[in-house]
Amino acid sequence: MPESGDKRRSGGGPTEEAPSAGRYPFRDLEAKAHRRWVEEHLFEIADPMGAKNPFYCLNMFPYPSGDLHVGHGRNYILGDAVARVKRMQGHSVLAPMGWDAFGLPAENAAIQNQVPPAAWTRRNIDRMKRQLHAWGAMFDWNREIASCDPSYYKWTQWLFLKLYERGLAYRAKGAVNWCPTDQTVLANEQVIDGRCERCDSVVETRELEQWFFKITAYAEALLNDLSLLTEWPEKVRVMQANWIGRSEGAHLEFAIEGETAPLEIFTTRPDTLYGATFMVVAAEHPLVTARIAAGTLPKEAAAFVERLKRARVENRFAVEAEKEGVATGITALHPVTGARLPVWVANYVVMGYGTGAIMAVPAHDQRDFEFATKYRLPIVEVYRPAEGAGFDGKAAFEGEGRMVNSAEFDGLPTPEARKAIVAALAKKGTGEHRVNFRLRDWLISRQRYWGAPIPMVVCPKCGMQPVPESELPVVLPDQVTFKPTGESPLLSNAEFLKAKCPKCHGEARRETDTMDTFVDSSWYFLRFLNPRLESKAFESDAVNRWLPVNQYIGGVEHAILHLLYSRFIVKVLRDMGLVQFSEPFERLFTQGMITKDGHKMSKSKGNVVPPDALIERYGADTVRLYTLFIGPPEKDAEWNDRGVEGAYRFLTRYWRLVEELTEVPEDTPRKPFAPAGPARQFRRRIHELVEQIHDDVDRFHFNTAVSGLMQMVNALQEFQAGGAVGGRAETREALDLATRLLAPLAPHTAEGAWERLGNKNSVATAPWPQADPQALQKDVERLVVQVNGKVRAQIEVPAGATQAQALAAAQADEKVQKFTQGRPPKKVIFVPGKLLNLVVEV
RNA sequence: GCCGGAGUGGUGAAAUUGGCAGACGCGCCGGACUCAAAAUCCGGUGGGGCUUAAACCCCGUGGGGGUUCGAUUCCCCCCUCCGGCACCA
Repeated sequence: MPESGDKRRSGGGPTEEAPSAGRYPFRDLEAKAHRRWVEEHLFEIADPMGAKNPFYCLNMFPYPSGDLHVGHGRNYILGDAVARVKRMQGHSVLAPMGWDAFGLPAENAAIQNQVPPAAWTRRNIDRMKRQLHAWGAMFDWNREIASCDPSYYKWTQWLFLKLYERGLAYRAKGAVNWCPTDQTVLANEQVIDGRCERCDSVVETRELEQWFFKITAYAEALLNDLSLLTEWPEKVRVMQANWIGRSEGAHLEFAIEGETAPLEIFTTRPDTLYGATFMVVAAEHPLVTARIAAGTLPKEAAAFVERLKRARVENRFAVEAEKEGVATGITALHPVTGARLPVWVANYVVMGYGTGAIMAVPAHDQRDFEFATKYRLPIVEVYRPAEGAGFDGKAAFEGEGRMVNSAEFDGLPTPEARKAIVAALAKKGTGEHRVNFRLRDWLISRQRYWGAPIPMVVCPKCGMQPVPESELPVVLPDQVTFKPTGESPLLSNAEFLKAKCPKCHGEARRETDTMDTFVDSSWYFLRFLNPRLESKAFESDAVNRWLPVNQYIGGVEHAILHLLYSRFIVKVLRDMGLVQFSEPFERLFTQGMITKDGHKMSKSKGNVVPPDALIERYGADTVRLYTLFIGPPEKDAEWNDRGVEGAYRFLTRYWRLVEELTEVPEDTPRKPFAPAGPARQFRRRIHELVEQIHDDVDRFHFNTAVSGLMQMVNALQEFQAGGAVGGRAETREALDLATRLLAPLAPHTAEGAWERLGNKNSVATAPWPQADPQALQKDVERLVVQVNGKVRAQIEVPAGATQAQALAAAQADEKVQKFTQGRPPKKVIFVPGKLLNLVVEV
């Protein structure tokens, strides 16, 4: 290639064949770097107990669905970058990877294509592993786990048994999502807007016997401990708090005429007790169910209940717009006044919250008010605000005030009335203070094949019996029929079904339900420390040394389910004395989604950006760098193929600078050194950028870290173009720093550059650079001068100038004089090193 | 309805503690190189005014108000979008 007018090349001397210009050999760099990383075991932790300065950096392990796209890549690139930074900062970093390998898609593939789920899953794992490697995302593959592996799910089953022993796993009737087309239950997350995610049918509700984990026993702890999670995104903590849904109120009992059992209700407003004029129960309430069974419910009420139930079975997600109800003919007695209150059944009270029954206070609850107005039920006002009208007959008044119409409680302010009334009822044994949670127990059984079998047997004599630990794992059989019948495919394998009762050793039948895959993922982070351990699920010593996970990275879609379940399981294990920490994840980062054409990438939308072709064309580091540069990692971002080219151009320019410096042997005499001024300025600029990138990386602002590196390269080019051709020492130093800062972000390129710069060790183990405080020192500083808050001039003053010096310099400035017009400053604001503001009379 | 988050050029965005708004990239415009194109390199690029030009001035971070010498940043009201929860008693 002939010498061009390009100034930056002018100092390069004679070049044979010009291997450099315009060429950036990313394929060679990638191959070489990968070889080195694997050969030198740079990303493995050999001995968890011996490793110094441990740091556990974990990406949420993926479901092996098949191909990864650039959106998935963001997650792993981020995690890999963090792990690499921590390593350079002197930590032993544990960055393992595994597979959340049980789940429906594998089973669906089996139904549709006759591929066994295990084979389908294995194939996907292999493909995804290759993709992760292509990105340069390095994990400790010696620790790889897959939740579908018997050596793993043996311990998922063990976990089940432990919960069962402690009364935290139980079987009960529960409402589940049912897809009428696929003839199967669906997990909540497989129901999108009330429809089956696969066939789009409207999901029904069915009552079935199911297994539950008693997560509600930990509701209070799960809520309270959110305050320990200071390094979690506020958003996730709020979502969990809302999901747990604690509310304080009272549990009250209303006697029912002709019944011995009272009607129990939960209310957050016990102070409004005297305003209760009727009661409302849900259609599924036992009181109603019993009366229908006995045939003692009025015909129209029974018909209404039937209609409501059917509507909810058909689509439990439909929200009835209009409040509707029917009187049941049942009468409740007011616990204080003894007033006879009619009991209604209505669509606006649901069985799933509180007790499924309420006392209706139409004057002070808008929903009750609407209902009372529609059905002409009595309304009684029981408190008034200090100012204003209070209840006006047009809408409920829900504020606070002083009690009226409430017998001896009249005149009390609302908060006091609340306490006083509960106390009075408590004395009579018909009420007590109570905390109610929205959180419900975790339904963990699935009538599905591809999951960990629940380790229980049903004995005709002894009933439900746990499989002894010594017999684990209960292995999932290969020979099953996948056709969807609404029952577990495991029922089709007679061999599997046959079991011995662990108690009486008689013939028994094996439980055929499998566990929700969220059980698998609720403890996997413990297994990585000793993934091949055969005697236990995990080694407490190692786990206590490395956990809580220092940095957990994944999508915000797991904000509630996975992250709540994992917290729950860890608390259970803590109470069992098996771990010494209360929370599994110290620091959580939830990265944003990458969209294309404004939408989430999906095969059905046809907007998936696969990484393979991009890596082939531009190299892995270009894709990594662009992914990090696209925007703040916690925010969603739109993928732009043109933007990828910007990252590529940057790496090409950086690589050329490295080549130009290293093409000529170190001892070859070159042009004289650059004059001291520009060289000093250049060094300051470089070290300022080192400092900035340092901070950016600490704060996960990888987008601005990349921008900082671009500025470094721009500064290098300007430095050389500006006639400072001989500034070889400065150039070398800058490239040394830039290469180390680039190493976590574009590791292959940095590895090659590091070697070219004459280093023996991998850049992955090089120390994370620090800015040189001396280089940062300035002899002059630039001050912005404002007059009345508007920027009017910039002046240069000696570094560390005092206010008086700065003021003198500013007042000597022509532009400042123009705007002050000789008037003396009324006030002077001086921010050293930054700004001087003169306030003058206008 | 409630709870979170966001709104900045043509565009992705930046501005760490209230201190030069738009860094860095993309795109676009102009130029160099080329027979030509691509690639690469150089310069310009928020809007408006004024000017031959430079200089200079005004406006500008969803809208309105406020605090302050100074507000993208803090406070109040409103609008829009995104996410979560939802007859939650």
